[in-house]
Amino acid sequence: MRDYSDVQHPCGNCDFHDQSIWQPVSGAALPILNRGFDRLPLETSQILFEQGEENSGVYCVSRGLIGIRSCQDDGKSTLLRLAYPGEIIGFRSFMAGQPHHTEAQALIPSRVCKVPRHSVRQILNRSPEVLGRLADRCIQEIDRSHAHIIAAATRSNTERLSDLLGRLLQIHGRDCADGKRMYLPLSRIDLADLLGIRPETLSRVVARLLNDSAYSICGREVLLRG
Amino acid sequence: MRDYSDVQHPCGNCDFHDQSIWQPVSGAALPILNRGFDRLPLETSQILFEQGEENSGVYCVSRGLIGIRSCQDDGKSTLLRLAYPGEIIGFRSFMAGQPHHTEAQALIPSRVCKVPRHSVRQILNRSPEVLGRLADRCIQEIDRSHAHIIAAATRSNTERLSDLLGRLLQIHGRDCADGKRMYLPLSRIDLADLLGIRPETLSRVVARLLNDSAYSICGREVLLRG
DNA sequence: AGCTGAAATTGACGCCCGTCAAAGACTTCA
DNA sequence: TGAAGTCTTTGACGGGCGTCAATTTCAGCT
Repeated sequence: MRDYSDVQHPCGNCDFHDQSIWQPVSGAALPILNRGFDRLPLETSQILFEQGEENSGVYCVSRGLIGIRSCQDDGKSTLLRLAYPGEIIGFRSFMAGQPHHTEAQALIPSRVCKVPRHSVRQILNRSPEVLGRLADRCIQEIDRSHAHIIAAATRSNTERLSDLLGRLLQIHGRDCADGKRMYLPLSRIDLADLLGIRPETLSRVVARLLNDSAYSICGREVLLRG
Repeated sequence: MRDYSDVQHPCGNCDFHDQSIWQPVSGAALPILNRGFDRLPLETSQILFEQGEENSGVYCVSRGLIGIRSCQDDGKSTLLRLAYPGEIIGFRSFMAGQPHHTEAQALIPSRVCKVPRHSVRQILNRSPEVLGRLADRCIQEIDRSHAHIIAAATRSNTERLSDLLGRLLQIHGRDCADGKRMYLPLSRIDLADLLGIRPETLSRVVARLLNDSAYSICGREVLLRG
């Protein structure tokens, strides 16, 4: 399998330095969160934290792609969202003071920076305004979930797949002769899971994409024509 | 149309006094939010605030049922969630310092308590811990959205309608000889909107409900058998 | 290379949903 | 009471999705 761990956030070698995420407030305080803390390498499918597990801190995605998944009692699981490089995960559980309601899994070889719970507390005590920024993350999560619900109710599967590919290409698509090219960082199963459909149906949606859209997918290669 | 404005939160005549919502922290500070402020009566279909409108405060639902709706450019609208008596709305926009991303509309005759923006600020200055409780509301909103996404992906329309009826009956269903009875506080169009399906399809789902579930709907009357 | 198991595709089939259209029920107002 | 308009239901139809099953492709390992 092609190594995908070199795919990074556009800001370069940064970990946790993406200022745009913290735009509502000046961006000086949060990067200190990850300074000097462990940077865990994660293999594909490796679990970062499990559902029901006690919260032990927050994580910043440095490289790769993390899937946030919800597992139900009946064994069904749903991929709720993707966490791209530069994003923080685990803050919902941290802020609520509750065990994780979701599971975090590396979808490709990834790297995350772990900030232990007590360290986050220390930083919050020294810099109370950081709490407001974590709240901003919660708001962003609400908006994203709402967008997901709206898309599921009003857009076709082909449109939603196109939207997702567009977002992925925007983050780490590379220009090439034919347009924009990218290694697809999700398996068909994960992709179907994220769209809320079965893998067999996704297969047919992908096939239809060749006719209905500017995107084409062959295996793990995605191409935006034009 | 039958008057539904007498349907209240189980806690009685309270406005904004539902302690369970603020459980993570001791429940002394937030009820002061609504003390002495306007209590607006709302007719069915009346808009509380519109999408894109500047945030002018937060609202506490005292009676009735408020629908949180997202309107798209193409004219389509989606009912994202319901706000029951005892709940706060408008806090996402307040905390983000942004215009409202959604629209709030009374689905039945309702009553809300409006707390102006500057008053909320004053209260937050006097009682900084209230900010944490608003953050708890954000977290609850995330969890609810996630539950919505999971249900849409894994449960049938019949099941999701049953779930919704169960929740509504739990809040203001009245015991009767046959089981539990309730006036349905949503039109078929709103109900379909909330489930993400067309009204015609909902009509058939309702008809199927008689066979597949313990619920029966006739017009606006809901009955849980047993 | 060859084996093995998982992932991905393809086919067949039935059911459910979206769409368009029409009829029926209900509310509001005169 | 009657009329107008909206809400709701029902029907017909085509397409999309889920399910089951079989096949093919692919990645990892010896």
